[in-house]
Amino acid sequence: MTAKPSRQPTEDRQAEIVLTLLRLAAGRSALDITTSDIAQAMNLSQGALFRHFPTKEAMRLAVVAWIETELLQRLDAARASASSPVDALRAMFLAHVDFFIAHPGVPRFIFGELQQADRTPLKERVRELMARYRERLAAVLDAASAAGLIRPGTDHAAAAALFLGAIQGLVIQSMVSGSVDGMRAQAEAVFGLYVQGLEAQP
Amino acid sequence: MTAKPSRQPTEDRQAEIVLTLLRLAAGRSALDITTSDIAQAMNLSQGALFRHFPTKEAMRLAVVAWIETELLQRLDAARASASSPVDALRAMFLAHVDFFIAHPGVPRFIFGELQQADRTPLKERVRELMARYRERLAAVLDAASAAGLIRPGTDHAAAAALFLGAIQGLVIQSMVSGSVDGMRAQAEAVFGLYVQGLEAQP
DNA sequence: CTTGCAAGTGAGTGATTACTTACTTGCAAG
DNA sequence: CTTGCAAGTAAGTAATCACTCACTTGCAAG
Repeated sequence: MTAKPSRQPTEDRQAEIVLTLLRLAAGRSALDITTSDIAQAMNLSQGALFRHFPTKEAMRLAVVAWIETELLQRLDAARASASSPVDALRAMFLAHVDFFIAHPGVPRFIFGELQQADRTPLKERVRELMARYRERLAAVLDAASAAGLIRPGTDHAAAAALFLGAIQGLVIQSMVSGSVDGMRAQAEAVFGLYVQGLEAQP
Repeated sequence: MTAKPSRQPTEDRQAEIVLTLLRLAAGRSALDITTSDIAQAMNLSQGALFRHFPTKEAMRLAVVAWIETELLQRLDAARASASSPVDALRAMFLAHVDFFIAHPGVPRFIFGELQQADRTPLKERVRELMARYRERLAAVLDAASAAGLIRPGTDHAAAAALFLGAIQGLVIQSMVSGSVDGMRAQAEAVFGLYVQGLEAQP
């Protein structure tokens, strides 16, 4: 299963470290993962990691960058493929859920960073990610409003908050139950309920 | 500000440790809080803590027990004071939000425990708490259904999930922004949107 | 008074962790 | 070939943490 050809360029090792960290984060809290854990999972000595990242924080920063790129790309693709703003909301919702079903370490990692107290650069980065997410939601909600698809007078900030909350609720539920079984089906039901409160009456 | 009369019975110290731990958890991740931090916040030597709890895990377990008692009590009081099932949902929602506005350490603490991987007794305890919460939600939703107040065919599991998600979304938003300002106002807006998707049409 | 014990102190202790360093090894260009 | 350097190793190191232990102190009952 193992038997990597050893000796690999820094660029490849950096990517490998990011994916390994994320994979391990699916199982336990990201902050509890030691550099020894990562090295062991890569069949590498612990010291070797520091040839590719100066500190452990730099590794976590690279993980956030990876998540940001991947998630926003999926959201944009989902929106682009939709035929109406309300359809775009559904596509983005399910794309997000599918993303963390495919990478269960992602939400655990993000939550771990958010719990950090201070203004660490890492938390700042997560804050940026969420801000961009909200921008995209606001754009779709505005478009839906303009098309008369959602009730007039709807509070867009509340609609965005409930959208994110619905996803976070599903994530937390999977963390409590320890499994993602049935998650996608429930995601569809929850989104249906969400959009019911949003849509204009026929 | 300090100057406690030293020498206090174990029972009082246990309660003090729980509240101190919770107070410190408002600022940083609960798992990062050391026994030295707690002792210092209590004007006590670190070793003294272990006269009152055998391990740090026992302290955290006591915190969960405190949260469970307080939260469920508030939920039950909120429900009892409401005049209809839908009103009960609103009262429970706002009671929960008010609870963590009053004790910002609570959600941080719970999230921290949930992130733990294994079947630790602590995580099991949190799971129980959430199960009891869901029981109460299910009871109110059933009552609302029986009274014809919510749309026929509504998925109760999804409704409960979205209810919890709405709250968790507000919590996470406050963790991102680092403040609870405007939280209650937004809680009312979010609940309004939630209940709009739920209520039967006139 | 005294005396017994719960409560507190402060100096350990071993385990763990991120990071360093002195040294080795493979590989590709000259 | 050789030679220079990026990539890897293994054994540190200082810091931190939960927990222990030998000892002290205040307090309340007899």
